[in-house]
Amino acid sequence: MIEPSLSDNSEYPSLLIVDDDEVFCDVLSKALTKRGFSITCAHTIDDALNLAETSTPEYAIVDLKLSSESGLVLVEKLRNLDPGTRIVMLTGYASIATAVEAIKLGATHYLAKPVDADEIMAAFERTVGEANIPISAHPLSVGRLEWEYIQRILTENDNNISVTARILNMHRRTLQRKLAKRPLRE
Amino acid sequence: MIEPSLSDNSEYPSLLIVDDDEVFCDVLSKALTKRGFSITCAHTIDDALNLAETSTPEYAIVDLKLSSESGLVLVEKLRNLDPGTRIVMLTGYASIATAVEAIKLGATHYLAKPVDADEIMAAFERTVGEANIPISAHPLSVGRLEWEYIQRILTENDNNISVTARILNMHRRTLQRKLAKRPLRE
DNA sequence: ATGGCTATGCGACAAATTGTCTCAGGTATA
DNA sequence: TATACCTGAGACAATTTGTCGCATAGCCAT
Repeated sequence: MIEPSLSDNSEYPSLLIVDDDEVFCDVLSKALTKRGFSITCAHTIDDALNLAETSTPEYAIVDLKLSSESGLVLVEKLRNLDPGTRIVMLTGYASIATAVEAIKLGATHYLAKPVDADEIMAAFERTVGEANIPISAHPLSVGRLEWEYIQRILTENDNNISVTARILNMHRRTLQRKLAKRPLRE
Repeated sequence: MIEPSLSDNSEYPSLLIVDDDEVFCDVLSKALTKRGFSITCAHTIDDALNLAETSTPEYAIVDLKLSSESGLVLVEKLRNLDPGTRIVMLTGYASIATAVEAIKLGATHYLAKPVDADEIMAAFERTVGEANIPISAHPLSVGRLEWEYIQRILTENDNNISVTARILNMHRRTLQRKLAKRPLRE
């Protein structure tokens, strides 16, 4: 695909991804490059700020849980640098409390992982109110979402089924059965 | 911390409670009167708007699920009447999606029922930035994740249950039933 | 106003999925 | 070895879903 992006004067809108998970950054980076953004990645708040101070991005995707610090402070700072920056907060540890805070701090939207690139794109477009014109991509089915989520928590816990079941608040037997069944696609 | 009233000639700040549960209104009304507010109650959006147009309240507590309509539209309208109105959105069916929407529409805070009067008071006084939000240690349970996801797709589709069910590839009857249940607190 | 189309709430019953309990190993550690 | 985990799996009850059906309501074009 196209790969020009001379950082600054690129003809593509600049998008900063901030997440301490490098694999995640890479995957997302590729997906969004394909969609016409000029991507930069940062894995820490400090890096992100340095980058943003040099050239403020038009869009940003910020993970809530950046190692020890909270991505919330980054949202605030990015907004201070340029109130026009559109920021989507992303997190694997979603909660209403942090969602409220993120929006108050100026985030454009707040999404719980797992998400795909299309959902993030949609989030950037969203405005309040009617908001929902596009919705082109088909979101994951609930079954699929559950599968992805389970897989994530499972790997985060060394594939320990018992622990995962407890964390997910589901019966171990049920988790066993779910894992035994699908790799379903929809 | 509560500022003296400016609008009416009442010496107490005016607070409008909008909830279709009359018992809940009464209880809350008493509790807040005791704390120095001048309370008015409404059980429908129309009533609330009529009251608010006559004399805009300084504070408002709005339930998300008002019979058929969404309390979100009321938040927007109250804000249009007076951007200074401090509004707390309250709901027994809390979700990240509606929380995000509420805050974007100008709500001061968003709380899940059950709440007590003190929490509401605190919510009114809360400002951005401070509140030590714990960045929840645990991921959401699968059940909760599903609820959040459903709520998201639902709001993205204008609360159309049939459409959402189709998108999510689940039976409409099942979606109805899931929505009827309250989200689990986990 | 009448028909066509869609959304919605809800009852009923069968089909499928979960919750629970239970066993019988496996592995690591004090 | 005893203890404390993890795991897979059978059996059966308890719940949840899938399916139908039906009545009601709003919208729109004829």
